[in-house]
Amino acid sequence: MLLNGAIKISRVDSDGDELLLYFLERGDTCAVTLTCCLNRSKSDIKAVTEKDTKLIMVPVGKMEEWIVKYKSWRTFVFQSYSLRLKEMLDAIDSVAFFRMDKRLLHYLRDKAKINQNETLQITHQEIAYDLHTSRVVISRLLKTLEMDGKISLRRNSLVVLDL
Amino acid sequence: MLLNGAIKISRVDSDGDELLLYFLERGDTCAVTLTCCLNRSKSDIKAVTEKDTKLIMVPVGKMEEWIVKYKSWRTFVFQSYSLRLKEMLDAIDSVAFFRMDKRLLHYLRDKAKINQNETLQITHQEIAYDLHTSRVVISRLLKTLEMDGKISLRRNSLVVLDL
DNA sequence: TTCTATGTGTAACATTTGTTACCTTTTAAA
DNA sequence: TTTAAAAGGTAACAAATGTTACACATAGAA
Repeated sequence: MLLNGAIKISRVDSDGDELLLYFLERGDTCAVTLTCCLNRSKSDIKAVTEKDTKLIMVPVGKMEEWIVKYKSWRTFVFQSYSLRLKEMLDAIDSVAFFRMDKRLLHYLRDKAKINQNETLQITHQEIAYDLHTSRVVISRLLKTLEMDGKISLRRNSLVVLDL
Repeated sequence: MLLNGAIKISRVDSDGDELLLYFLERGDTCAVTLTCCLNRSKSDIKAVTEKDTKLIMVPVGKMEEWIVKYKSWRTFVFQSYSLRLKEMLDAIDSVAFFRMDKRLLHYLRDKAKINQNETLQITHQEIAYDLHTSRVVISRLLKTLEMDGKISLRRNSLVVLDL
């Protein structure tokens, strides 16, 4: 359970291919982790902190115990599930229904919001990993976004202009 | 909660675009429905029966009551969540990491398994809706699959050869 | 300062997917 | 039987994305 900071959750397949699923923020809990805890199974997702993060780890045993004991905890757990499922559906929408230019802009704005900073310290290659495409494609689309006045490009960073 | 039969769950966006998420089978429960029940919210998914289906509808109130009362029900609910989350991740893998030919073959085999019948009563257009692409693309790829000896094409149906 | 690794820009081309158009075949209704 | 609707085949082309190659800039190490 996140107290502050942010964590990036990505799907990783057997070939090492990645795809960003969603970000966890203050108050969030990762549903994948929840289910893995309850089933004692291993998941194929990757979690990387976006910035310095504080979180509370709840013992697996307590998790189920509290569900029975406390209505507030029960509500929290199920709302977490609901939220995560929704974000998962958003991720599916993104990949299935939108083209890369739209996905990229959405990604940049989302990232700026999460980091509470319109200047993103990120390389084209890193963006490419998150969106599961190639660096060249990202460079190309970023250039277009810059010409459209949506962003401003630097080395190792970029600025999201119209949030 | 499904007793027998099968239900197809699809994502539907505001433009009416569709994408198959997963199939529900005997013993399955739809997690999206679960969260919607617990949060009394509306979901943007579509459920269509694949074949004649019998299911048990559990009153929303009982749902939470039983989670507290019965460990077996609790286990069932959380295992359902886990399974559905996994299927959701599979759906993401499919769209994000595989090309249409692979997705199509996987879809056909899955469908044959679900229907316990290697002959599928389906049109190219219907497949196109499920995979969110166009009829022409599906016809093209099906032809290739037929030439590769993977399937056999009929009118209004097709046979999956090597399961 | 020189060298090297990393990041970025961009052209040229390949592949995949999407679109339009038009044809034939089959089915079922009139 | 005639006709219309639905299903499917296929060509031709457009657009999006992926790949390769190479140039150049920049930062930091030697």
